[in-house]
Amino acid sequence: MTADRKAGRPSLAQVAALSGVSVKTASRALGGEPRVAPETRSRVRDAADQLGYRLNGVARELRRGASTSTLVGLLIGDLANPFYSRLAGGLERDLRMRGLQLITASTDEDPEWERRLADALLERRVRGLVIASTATAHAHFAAEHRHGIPFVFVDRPPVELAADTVLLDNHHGARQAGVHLTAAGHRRIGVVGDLSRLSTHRDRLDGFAAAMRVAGVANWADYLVENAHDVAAAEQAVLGLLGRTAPPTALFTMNNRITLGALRALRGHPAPPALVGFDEVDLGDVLGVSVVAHDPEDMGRRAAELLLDRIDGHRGPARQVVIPTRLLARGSGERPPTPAATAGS
Amino acid sequence: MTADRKAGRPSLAQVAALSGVSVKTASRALGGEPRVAPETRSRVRDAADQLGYRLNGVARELRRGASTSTLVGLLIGDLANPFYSRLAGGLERDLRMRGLQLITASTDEDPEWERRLADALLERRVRGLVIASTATAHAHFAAEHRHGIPFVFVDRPPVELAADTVLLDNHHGARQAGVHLTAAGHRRIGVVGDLSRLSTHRDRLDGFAAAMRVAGVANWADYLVENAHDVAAAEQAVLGLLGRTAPPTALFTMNNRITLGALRALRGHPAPPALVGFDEVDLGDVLGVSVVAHDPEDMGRRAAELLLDRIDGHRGPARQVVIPTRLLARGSGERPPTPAATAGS
DNA sequence: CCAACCCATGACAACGTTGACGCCGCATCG
DNA sequence: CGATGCGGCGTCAACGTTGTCATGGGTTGG
Repeated sequence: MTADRKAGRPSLAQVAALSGVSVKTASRALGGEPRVAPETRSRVRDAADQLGYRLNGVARELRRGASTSTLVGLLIGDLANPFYSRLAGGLERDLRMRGLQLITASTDEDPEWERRLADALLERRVRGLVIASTATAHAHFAAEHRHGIPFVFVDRPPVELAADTVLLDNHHGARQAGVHLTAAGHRRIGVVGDLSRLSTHRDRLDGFAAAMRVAGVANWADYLVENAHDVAAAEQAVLGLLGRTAPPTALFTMNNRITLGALRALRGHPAPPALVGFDEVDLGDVLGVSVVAHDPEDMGRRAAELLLDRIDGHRGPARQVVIPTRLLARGSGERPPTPAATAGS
Repeated sequence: MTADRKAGRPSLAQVAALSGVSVKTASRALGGEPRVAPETRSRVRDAADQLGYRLNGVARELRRGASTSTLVGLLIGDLANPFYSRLAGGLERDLRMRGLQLITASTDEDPEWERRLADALLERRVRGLVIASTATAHAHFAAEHRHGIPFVFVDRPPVELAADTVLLDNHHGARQAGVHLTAAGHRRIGVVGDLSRLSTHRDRLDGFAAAMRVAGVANWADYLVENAHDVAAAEQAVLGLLGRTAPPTALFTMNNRITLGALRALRGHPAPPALVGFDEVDLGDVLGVSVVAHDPEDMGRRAAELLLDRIDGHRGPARQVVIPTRLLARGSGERPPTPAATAGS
């Protein structure tokens, strides 16, 4: 009966026509502006309801200029990684208090897709962008950044761009892990890491290397496996290490997914090696997994702080926030070297 | 030196002026249209680079009409819940293959915030919307839906709206859990559930009740605790159940967060009750946790399928897909009732 | 040598909204 | 009683882009 099917979404002009007022009055009535007669306002509202009208935010945004957007973008490697989702949670809560809405997109650690996502969000004129970037250069964002769009880099620093940044203390955390294990007497420590191109990986490796240097463990890199990007790869890597003639007496798993893979590999092992992981893992306390912990929510909150500050007009130079780490000894990291460890399998 | 600071983002007109061509030619050159002299094209490109120009997607979208958007929205309760993030992962992969970009926002199970997020995305004219809705009515979306915007409801069905839906087989899964536990001899089963208003909760409860009816367990609801929405609340709920004079000999934890809370509560327990959880949990296999499992990624893929079909112009009536569940017996669910269970604490 | 054609480019309008401004009529005030 | 004010409403232009149509110069072919 109603002829509104298929006609596309109705415009303000149609609402105005139906309610017998000018387009501008309809805009005023629906926009909550003051100078409208109550009777007119309700007539316009009725017409809008009848047509199923919804404001065209695209047109509004164009007319008003970019500063009215309430959307903030977050680009991360993987939604399903609890580190990122907790970071997103902390960020979101603080943005919401300011009426800003967080939209998150996953790059799958693909630099090209990351660029396309960033483009899509920037073209849509988001109010700001928070990125855990997988790319190796960010000059691409220089123009936007100069034009005043707030950028905050989290977890991984920008390259060739001076922008606000929130990082973990990767070096220190990994050094703690190394010190902890060598102090317990371990000399053969299996180290399993993520994609070698990631700055977090390199920083953690540096920190661990520093601990090895201090402890006088020269050949530690013999037990290093890199590019274990998912749980299954990590499990295989650990199984490989354990199968060696002189297997490691301890493991340092350099992120949460790798720790999960290691725990899977160690299942039912009669004399499991000691284990320290970077990042918290679910049920880590229940399972007694020693980890280098930190606070992803706080990272999100600090990122929100930097971003909101820029949105409020702060113009100073790029700032950098470092989130501390602390080692939680829960049992797995305190196991001594197995006596028979020198024997091959 | 360059006077481009603070001037806002440059427009096509400025690029055109700098390169000495008309706005339309600049548009053609940057848009990759064919009829442009190579030399002109590179001149325009240089000017764009120099100014740090980026296409204004808002204006383009307005000019071209909504059908060009490549953004699909996903609204979920909580980013940090692995069920949702895996669903998002499955959805995203299939959308990406079609060049569509998924943006995810978290409603925090707040119906009002959900509405505002949906409004923001719909006003921005996303190409489609996938919702795990926490609201109790969706007539609000009726107009958009009639105007052809594709909606897919996941995990929870729409109310007062006929739209495509992907659901879990909650009833069957919960019934399986109940049958499994009663078959092992349990008669006092602690049941811990999420917010009682959620349809998933009600469906699971119905399924469990059906199993109890068949097994002849009349007073099962005496051991029911609802509205345990986070891990801490679930832990408390389980501790409360265990502290009763006649504690349950088994637990049915109705979602993944609740299962985590229960595992925490059961830590170090000398004779833990049997446990079956709904949803998979990380390390569930390592820990030997019996669960009613399903495939969240598949849920995402099916949602993508329905959505893409609509985007491709399918106009049929609303469809409903049900994702099966299966019980994974890993140990925790097969523990028999503890003999001394009738004794109080 | 002129017609027919194509290529590169430009002028113009339109997408849907809102800010700036103007106009009319009625109430208020000196 | 005329000036002033203001409430209610309309007209117009502009945001930045792209589709349509037009134009001028060069090439091709009969």
